[in-house]
Amino acid sequence: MSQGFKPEDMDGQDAAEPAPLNEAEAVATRNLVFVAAERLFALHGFQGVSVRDITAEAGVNLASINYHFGSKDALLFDIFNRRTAELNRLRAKMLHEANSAHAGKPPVRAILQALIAPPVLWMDPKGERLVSVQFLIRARSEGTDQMRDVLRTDVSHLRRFSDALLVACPNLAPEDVYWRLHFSLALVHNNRFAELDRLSTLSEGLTREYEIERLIARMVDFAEAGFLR
Amino acid sequence: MSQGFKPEDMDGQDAAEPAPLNEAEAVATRNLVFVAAERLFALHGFQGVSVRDITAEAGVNLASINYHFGSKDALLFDIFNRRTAELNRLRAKMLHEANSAHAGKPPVRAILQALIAPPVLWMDPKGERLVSVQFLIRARSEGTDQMRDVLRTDVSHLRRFSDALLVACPNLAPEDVYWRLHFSLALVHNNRFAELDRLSTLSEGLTREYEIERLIARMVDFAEAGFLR
DNA sequence: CTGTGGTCCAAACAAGCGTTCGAAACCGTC
DNA sequence: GACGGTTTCGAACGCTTGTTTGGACCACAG
Repeated sequence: MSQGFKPEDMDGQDAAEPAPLNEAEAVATRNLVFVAAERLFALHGFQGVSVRDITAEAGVNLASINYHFGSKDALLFDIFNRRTAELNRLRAKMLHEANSAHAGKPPVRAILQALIAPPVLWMDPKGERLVSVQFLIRARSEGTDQMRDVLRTDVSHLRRFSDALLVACPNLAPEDVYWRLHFSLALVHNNRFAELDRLSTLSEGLTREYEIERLIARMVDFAEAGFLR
Repeated sequence: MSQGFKPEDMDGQDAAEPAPLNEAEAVATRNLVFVAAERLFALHGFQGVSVRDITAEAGVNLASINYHFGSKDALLFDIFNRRTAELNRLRAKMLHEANSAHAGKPPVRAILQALIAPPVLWMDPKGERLVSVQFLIRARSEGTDQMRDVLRTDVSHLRRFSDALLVACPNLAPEDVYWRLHFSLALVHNNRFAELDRLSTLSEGLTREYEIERLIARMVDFAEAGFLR
């Protein structure tokens, strides 16, 4: 339960936290565990990483996970919730801005941009958020029952997007809109390391180095075309 | 748990083998294990299913997996290889037919049809191949290192499709073609149970009952639009 | 009948897992 | 300097995992 943090010690040299959590919490054990767990899970999958792997990577005692988070599942659910909330916040913000810019009736492209850009912006190979998006993608298929229940039943954040799309496509049957939204989300969820590797192999390196903004544009182009056809 | 196995007893009514393997092998233990493993893995994921779960479901002895397949990993790799080969064969056949029908230069739509139709045809909720496609989708993210190595490095079957698409889209930059092929494959790979459930929740049941041919048409429409835009 | 090769089975094995525990170490405060 | 609450630590617990073992069983050939 109780969470310890010592705001004073920052160690100076070590840049430390790749993942911004709560600025009140410094390099406490809790954060070391959080970051290490997110990274390892993103790389090797949920079931493929043990609490011993995590605590070893974090350089803390084996019992730390249970002390600070209660259990391994609770730790990963915590990571999942924070990252999901972050992502939903970014998406909601972009959708809100699109609404403002287009008098409450944004075009399909602006809606898709708000849906796609936030997670793909995290995919910058040099950025420290890459592990977060890979974590979330993995959680989608390998997560705990708890995670998958949330993913399956909590669609409130998506509803804003489907509602906006229904308005933007008045001549489309609602089920067409839903299916195409499903297809658009697929573009994002398919960007695992392995899939990008495969694409790189297939294209003989042509797609290896991508610029994030360009990639987002590609995806939005593709999805938009599917909606407007 | 022990169960009498008598090769002659077929019980008449029960159609028995949902997955065609090798006709020389009847309802041997090996096949019971194969079918049970594929089903359980498709439902609960690779790491979420133990050899005890599989043998219990198959009604055979615990040691059967190691006796007939060598190891749990080898069993699942065997399933993976058979299903992958099956799928690639179907896709290659459809692509070949498209080639014949269009004098060696099939249009984008025919190529995408050959890519998308085979796995989605398996997705018939009433068909017995549903577990096969769900198995393969899961293998893509949760599979063993062996499976993922194959997926990442063996792109020979995909190359036929990328080559055909490069010919069909002479005015597109090759990297555009590769990215859009990647996006098109995403549509297929995203059809996990959980994702379809989520879509169904979001659309309030509007997408729950889908007709396979209609779904394939939707996906091909979407992907084709992304290519031709 | 005796032997042989393939299959099945109950039982056990070692290793790894998540978790728990009591004591040690640390902290600011008295 | 001793105290009380918090955190860390090494060690152990109980359980599940994949795999192995040695013998029982069965069909068939000599």
